[in-house]
Amino acid sequence: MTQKLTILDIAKLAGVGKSTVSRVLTNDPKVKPETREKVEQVIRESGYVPSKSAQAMRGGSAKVVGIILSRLDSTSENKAVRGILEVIYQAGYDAVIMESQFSAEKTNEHLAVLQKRNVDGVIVFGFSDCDLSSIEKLKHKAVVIAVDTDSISSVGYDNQGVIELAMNHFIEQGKQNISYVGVDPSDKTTGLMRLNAYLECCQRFGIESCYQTGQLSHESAYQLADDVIKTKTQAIVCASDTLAMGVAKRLQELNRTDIQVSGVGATDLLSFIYPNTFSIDPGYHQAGQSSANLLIKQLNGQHEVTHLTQQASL
Amino acid sequence: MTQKLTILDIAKLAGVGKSTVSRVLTNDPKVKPETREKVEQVIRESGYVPSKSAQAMRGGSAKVVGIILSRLDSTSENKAVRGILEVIYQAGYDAVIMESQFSAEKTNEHLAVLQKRNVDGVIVFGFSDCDLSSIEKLKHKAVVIAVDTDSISSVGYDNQGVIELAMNHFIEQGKQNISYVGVDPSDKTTGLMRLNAYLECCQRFGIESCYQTGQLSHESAYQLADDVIKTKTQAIVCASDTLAMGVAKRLQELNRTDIQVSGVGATDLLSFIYPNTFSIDPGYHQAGQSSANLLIKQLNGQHEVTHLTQQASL
DNA sequence: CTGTTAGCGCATTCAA
DNA sequence: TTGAATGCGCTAACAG
Repeated sequence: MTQKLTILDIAKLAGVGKSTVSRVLTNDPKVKPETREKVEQVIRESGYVPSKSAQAMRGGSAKVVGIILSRLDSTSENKAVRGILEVIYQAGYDAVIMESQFSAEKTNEHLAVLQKRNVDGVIVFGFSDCDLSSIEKLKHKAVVIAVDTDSISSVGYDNQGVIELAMNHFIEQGKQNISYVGVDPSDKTTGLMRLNAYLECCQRFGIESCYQTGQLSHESAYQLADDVIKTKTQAIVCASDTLAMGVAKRLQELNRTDIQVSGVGATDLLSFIYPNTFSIDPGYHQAGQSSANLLIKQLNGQHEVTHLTQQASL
Repeated sequence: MTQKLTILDIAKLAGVGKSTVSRVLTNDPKVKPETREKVEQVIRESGYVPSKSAQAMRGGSAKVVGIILSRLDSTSENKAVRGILEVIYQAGYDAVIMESQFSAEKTNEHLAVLQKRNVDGVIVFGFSDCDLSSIEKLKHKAVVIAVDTDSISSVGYDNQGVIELAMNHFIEQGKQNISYVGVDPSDKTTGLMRLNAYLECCQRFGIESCYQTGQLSHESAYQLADDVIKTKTQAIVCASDTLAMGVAKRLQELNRTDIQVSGVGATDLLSFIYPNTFSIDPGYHQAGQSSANLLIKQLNGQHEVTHLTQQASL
C-alpha cells in the first residue's frame, strides 16, 4: 500500500479532469473509449483504489448490508449466511455481521450501529422473543428470516413441511407407531408449529400420538427419549438434528436398531454416526439466497412486502 | 427512520455551532458540561445518528475490521470469530466478514475490497497454501491466525501442545500402545506439525508408533481406523475431533470399548456420543480474542510484529 | 470554552 | 465529450 491516491492524482497522471476519472469509475457511457482506456490504464498501473467511504458519503449508499444472526455457531444460520454472502457479494455488496445472541436488546443496539453505518439494508435472523418494532422502521430495507410478521418481508422455513416430510416417509414404509421429540411450544416455530404438524399428521393417518418436548440440546432429547420409546415404536421424528442425535444415542444404548429416527437440518454427521437415521433439509442455504435476493430487489425500488416460505426436502 | 438529520440540524436545534456538536460526538473534554448536556439532549430527542461514512472519510478511520475466514461453517473458525467480535465490538469497531473458501485468489479479492472500504485492519485465518504476500503489504494493519510467518503478527495454535497433551494424558494412565490418525502432512500445521508431535512423543516415551494420515473428514478417519487398530492398541490420538468421530465410530462397531480416543477441538458432541473419548481444546475462542487485541493494539500505534501461540488445554 | 473556516474524496451539476 | 465548480456530513485547525 503506497500513498493514498485520490481521484485527483489519477486525473493528473492521465492528463484529464477528475470528473472524467469519476465517470470512468461509475461506468458513465459518456466517455470517449480512448479516454476511458487511458484512464483505466493509469488506474491499473497506479494501483489506485477508490475510497468507498467517500463514495458512500456522496452517493448515500455504502453498498453494505448488515446481517444480524443469533449465533455464529448455529449451523442452520451459518449455512444461510453463506447463501446470503454469495448473492450480495455478486451484487457488489459487502456484509457486516453481528450476533444477537438471542437478545432483543443486543439486536436493537446492532440495528442502531448498522444505521449509523448507512447500511443499505439488513437481514435479521429471528428468534423466540425477537423485538420486531425497530426492524419494522426500516421498512423495505429489511428482511427477516424464520419469523412471523406481516409488516416486513420475510423468508420462513416450512415448519409444517419438514415434519410432514418425515412422517410421510415413515408412513410410506408402513410404519404406524411414530413418536415425536421436539422443543418446548413456547418457541413458536421450532417448538409449536412442528409439534402441531406432528399431531395433525397423527390425526390424519390415525396414528396414536406419543411425544415429548424439551430443550434444544442433545442431552434434553437423550433424557426425553425413554418416554417416547415404547415396545411397538417403529420410528421417532425429531424437530431437529440435535435432538435426533440424542434420541439415536439412547436407541443405540437400548439396542433398538428397529427404530428409525429422523431429524431436521441436513447435518451429514447424523447419518454418518447413526446409519438408521435421516435428516430433512429445510433449505437453509437457499433461504439465505432468497432473503438476499429479496432484499436486493427491495433496495432497487421494489418496495412490496413479500413473504417467502422455503421448501424443505429430504 | 425520519429525515436524515445532519450535524448542522442538531447545531441549530441546540442553538450552538456545529463544531460544538462535533466535539460532543468525539468526546472532546473542552466542552462546558451544560452545553454538552443540552446537545446530548437534542441528539437523543431528535434521534440523530452521525453518519459513519462521513466520519470515516474525514478521520480516515472507518472503525471497521475485516475478517477473512476460510469457511463460515468451520467450528474452529467461528468460535474464534466470536472471540474477535467480542473484543472489537468492545473497542467500537465493527466487522465485515468474508469467506476465502481456501482460495488464495478469493482472499486477495476480498483484501482488495476491504482496502477500498478503508477498513482499519484485517484478521485473516490462514489455510494451507495461503498467499501471504498481499497481506504483508498491510503490515501492522493485519493479523493472521493459524499460519506461520515472520513478517506479520500472528496468533498460532499450539499444534505440538494439543497432541502432547493427549499423549501425556494417556501415558499417565499407563497406556503404552497409542496410535495416531491425522491429516496429510502436506498441510503444514494440522498435518505435519501434529504428526511430528506424535512421533516425538513416541520416541521420548519409547512407544512404538502406529499412524495413518488422510483427509480431514469423518469418512477418511473411519476408513483409516482399521490400519491403526491392533489387538494391543489402548488409545488413539486424533488430530481433530472430526477424525476422532470417524475413529470412534469404527471402534464402536468393533466393540473395542477398551480403546480410548482423543480429538482436538473441544466439540461437546464428541464425548456426548462416544463417552470413551475426550477432546483437547486448542483455545479457539481465546485465540480470536488475542488476535483482535493484538490488532487493536497495533492500530493504536504499537507497530511491533508479535507472534502469539495459543495455549491448549484439556 | 465555542463559533467560523477549510477541506477529506468523490459524484454531479453546469458550462464549455 | 469533457473540465470546473459545488456540496455530501463531518472533524480539525484557527480564531475569538
